[in-house]
Amino acid sequence: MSDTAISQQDQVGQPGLRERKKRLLQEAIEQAALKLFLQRGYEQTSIQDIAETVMISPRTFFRYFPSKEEVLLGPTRTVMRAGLEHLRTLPKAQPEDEAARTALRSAVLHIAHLYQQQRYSFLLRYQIARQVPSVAAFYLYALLEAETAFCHLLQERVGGACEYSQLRLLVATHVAILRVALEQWLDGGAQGDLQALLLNYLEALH
Amino acid sequence: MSDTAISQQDQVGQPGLRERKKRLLQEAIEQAALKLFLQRGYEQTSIQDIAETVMISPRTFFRYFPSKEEVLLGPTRTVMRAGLEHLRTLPKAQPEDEAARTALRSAVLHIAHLYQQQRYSFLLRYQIARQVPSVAAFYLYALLEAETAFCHLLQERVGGACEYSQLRLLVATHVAILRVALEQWLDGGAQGDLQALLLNYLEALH
DNA sequence: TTGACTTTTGTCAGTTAGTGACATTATAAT
DNA sequence: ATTATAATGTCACTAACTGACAAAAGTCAA
Repeated sequence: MSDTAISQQDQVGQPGLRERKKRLLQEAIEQAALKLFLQRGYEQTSIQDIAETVMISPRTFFRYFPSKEEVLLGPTRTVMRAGLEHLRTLPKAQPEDEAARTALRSAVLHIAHLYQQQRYSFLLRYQIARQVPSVAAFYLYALLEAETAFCHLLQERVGGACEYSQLRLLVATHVAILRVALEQWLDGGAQGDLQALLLNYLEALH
Repeated sequence: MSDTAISQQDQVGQPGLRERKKRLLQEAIEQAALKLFLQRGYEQTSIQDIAETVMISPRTFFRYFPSKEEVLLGPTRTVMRAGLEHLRTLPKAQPEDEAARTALRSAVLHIAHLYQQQRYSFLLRYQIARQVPSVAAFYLYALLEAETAFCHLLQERVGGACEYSQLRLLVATHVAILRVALEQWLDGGAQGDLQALLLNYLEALH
């Protein structure tokens, strides 16, 4: 029962064996998958292959990841969600007019920052995923979801001060710029300063 | 043999029975699919359902359409290719600096024009496809392919006068704006003037 | 530690998209 | 009519998922 008393593990802050094993298995699945993707290629690796490597049933794989794409792009979605959260917890003390633009800029820069923090993970995933249509499509859809969420959030933020279509336009271009910056950065081996690159691109738009 | 002599049908300009039947069947498959999609929803309609309606084997369906998504989004891809072709056959008499921007603007406006010409077809497809993740992802991937093709084409066009990254940025933002304009237009029932809307959005970018 | 409770897992059966191979049928050309 | 060519159906197969249910493992209180 979770509503009668707090369990021992929760009191001490330890996650308990069950939780620990779950995290461990998730990690193991992800690592095994990435390894196989690198070795044989993404499309040449089946869920079956991954499951056998980690010695679980294919059914269990799907209890940890809703799809094969999610193994590769989970972190990307996480970073996008973090960008949204960053926007949500941003103080709204800006001048009316530029409020949305400034907030958006801050959010995409934060996303860039998170990418840089995990540059090797993202570089690896990018190198596996590039040229795989289903993964690219999944990725773009994740960006679209983020775009929509950004719009809704900003709309609450600025109230009715801005039309939705104008907001959407602003968000879409920002996400497009973020995507291009990411692409260039990753194509260059994730070596340079992504935030600087992104800022440069944002400026080029005026 | 196609290299010995031109066939009778080709001489007269008539496509021949085989070609006519093929076009007819493709049309029939597409119409049946759209009808079923509307009735039961996209995801509730299987290839099997479509095939039975047109009285063909599921295998034959795949000889006409490479995927279920393609039935819905084939026209979209066609329009994108037409936009590319428009760009390819555009006179390159513009001033160096603004050449790429002007050409791109012309291309996306041409795409908008084609959308308007088939507004009911696209509206129907949009209403079926909206909220279906796999279709949305497929659509975004088609836009990405177009984006890449635009970049390569423009790069040839302007020579080395522009860095690829700057070109990509330009194209990506234009495609994003086109996408938003399309979305707004379709959400409004494809009633207004898409080209005017798109021009307005392009101006808003400066 | 036992015993009840909950979560995780494997197994099984099923659906659906998509593909290759090959024989059969329909169209085309001579 | 005959031969070449292209379209179709059938069959067999892979691979990504999903629901249902029973077995196994983890949790917690007595």
